[in-house]
Amino acid sequence: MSAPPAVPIRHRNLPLLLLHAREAVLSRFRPILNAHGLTEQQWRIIRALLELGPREPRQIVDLCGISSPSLAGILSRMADLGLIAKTPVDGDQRRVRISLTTKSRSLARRIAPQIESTYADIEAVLGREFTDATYRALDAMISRLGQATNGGLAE
Amino acid sequence: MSAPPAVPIRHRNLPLLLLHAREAVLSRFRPILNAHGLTEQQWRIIRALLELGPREPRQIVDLCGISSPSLAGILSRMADLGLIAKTPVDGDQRRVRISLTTKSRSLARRIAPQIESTYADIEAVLGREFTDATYRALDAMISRLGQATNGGLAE
DNA sequence: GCCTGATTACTAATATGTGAGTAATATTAG
DNA sequence: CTAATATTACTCACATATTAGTAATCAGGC
Repeated sequence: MSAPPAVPIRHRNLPLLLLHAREAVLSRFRPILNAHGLTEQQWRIIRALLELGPREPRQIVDLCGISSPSLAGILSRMADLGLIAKTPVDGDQRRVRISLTTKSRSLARRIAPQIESTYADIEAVLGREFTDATYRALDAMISRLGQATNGGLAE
Repeated sequence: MSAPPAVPIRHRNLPLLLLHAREAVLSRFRPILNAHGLTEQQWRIIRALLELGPREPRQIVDLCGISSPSLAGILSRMADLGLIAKTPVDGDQRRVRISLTTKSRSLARRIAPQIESTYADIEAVLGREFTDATYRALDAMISRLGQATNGGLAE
């Protein structure tokens, strides 16, 4: 009677690989954000609103990959810090519009150059072609895989 | 006097792209783990110990991309659930060895086929070549970027 | 207008992430 | 051998993630 069979898993751990890759990138940005007192999530939201203008929470959820329950707390803290403003949407009392403030815009003006400079560093290390190819590969991966929210069952 | 200048950030948000890609993949595995009562992190640890055998916490930190403070709680809960065992390392009273239990091994035997099957689905959607190329690109990214733990300053 | 179902943002409970710091032990310089 | 330093796992405080569930509002059929 030998020991019970091992449990071989042939495929490498893809989510873990993506986690490590993300951490390798983020470790270069984190010091910048910390120096300005922002969390990753706060900066993600500020960046999205900078690029796209005011948005509603459910849109920020999709844009920034933050779940609705997390977002509630994050937006609440950002409002306390004066980083965002909440405006009711007229015609629908459930909805809220989130917009940047003078404070967060001027903060972003100070941070942006350092972010850009870090992207330049990353491109220098990885090479322009590799970087572009990686963006394309990730885009393709996201669009082809979609979100299997319920294991493929119809609702 | 026009409005203050916008804050353009030329580069796309790479950490966000990696987050979305990871979520696209994980959304296919999450239902499996949930059905067996495991969290992502618990499964990451079980997988690592399955492949590599018993390891010490600081090694698990590196292998699984889990911070030391998080790992303390995760291992504590896994021990309560009977998923791992902690053994003192003789010769060094600070260190501990983490190993799988009969329970976690048999759990893994039931989960592994579903994980493998999901990887097959993913490869079917993305194509084998694309999948392999993506693994290579992520590996290259991780090794070339390294971990910029302190912004490049010497210690 | 009223009822039903969908939508939106939210709360609660628990697990994990992040940054700072610590006690115990081990290692090394002198 | 001793003092300074390094290492290891850990704790604490707080922010965020995950899952489930909810109150308020809105849209449509009747």
